Amino acid sequence: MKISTRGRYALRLMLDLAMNDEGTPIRIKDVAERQGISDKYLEQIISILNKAGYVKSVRGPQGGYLLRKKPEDYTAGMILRLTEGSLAPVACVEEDAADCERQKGCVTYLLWKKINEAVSGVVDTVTLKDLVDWQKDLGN
Amino acid sequence: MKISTRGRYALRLMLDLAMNDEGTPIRIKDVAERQGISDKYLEQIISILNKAGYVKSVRGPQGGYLLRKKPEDYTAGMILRLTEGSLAPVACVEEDAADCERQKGCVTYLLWKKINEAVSGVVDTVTLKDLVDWQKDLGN
DNA sequence: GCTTTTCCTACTTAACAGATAGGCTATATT
DNA sequence: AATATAGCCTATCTGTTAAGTAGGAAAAGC
Repeated sequence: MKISTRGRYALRLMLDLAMNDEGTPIRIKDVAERQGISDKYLEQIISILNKAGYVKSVRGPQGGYLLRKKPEDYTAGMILRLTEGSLAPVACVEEDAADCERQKGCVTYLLWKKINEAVSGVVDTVTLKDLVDWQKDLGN
Repeated sequence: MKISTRGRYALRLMLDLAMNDEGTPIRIKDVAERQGISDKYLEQIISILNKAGYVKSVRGPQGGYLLRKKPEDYTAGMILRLTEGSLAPVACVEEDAADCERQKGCVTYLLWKKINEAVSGVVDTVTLKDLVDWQKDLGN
């Protein structure tokens, strides 16, 4: 029931891009340094975000990454689901729900569904902008 | 972000004991058969529940297991946390919270906390009795 | 004393997390 | 045109965990 470093780092990465946005591309190396994360590992993670069009990349000197959209346009759920895969607690409540023969008459399914909805209720309402605002409130 | 078979089977196991309770011990082999789970694996799982005092064991012929308390006295959270360990999405929101140097000024922490509370809000309110009732409602 | 059932421990297999490593490609600057 | 800088891509490694399998010891009812 854990969120892996992939998802957590992706979130901090996006937050870092949002916090440090000055219109010019931000180097992954700088993000890695600020966040205390291996830059090579971050490269792999941002590649996922890049392919999904969440960030824009600029190659060469003075290159780096920029958010494609405004912070309020990204929810934590978007970022986590992209990097983590589904956030569902069990396979049978996922979207592509491969049908389980026990499903009919399975009450634990109802519980998993409640958990899934509770988690979604949080991550789908918290945006990157909220995180930025919280960060600023912390006097940073 | 998944709940493993240990936790899921434990829940089905407890539910099976609750549903089939007639005052006499229930053999693990019968539960395994009804639930379609390896009995050897279930043995290991019920051993956890037994050591925690959630079930009472009776050895020898006519032996088996019984719930120690009434179904309404067990929450899904108790059973899942016992078998899964913490349900927290990240280590830093767990009870024993080994302090993270980044914690002060960490906004993702606030998100993890919200997720944690949302999950707890579900599993700590749903009891084994609820599951039994739901099961009966399903006409089974 | 035999059978049934729980109890206990060790082992196996596969998958995944969490990186590390190294070279290739694009491009801004000189 | 050359060079340095940054992203891009793929392979590899290591340790841990999930999910079971296996086999026998110990208790207790008949």
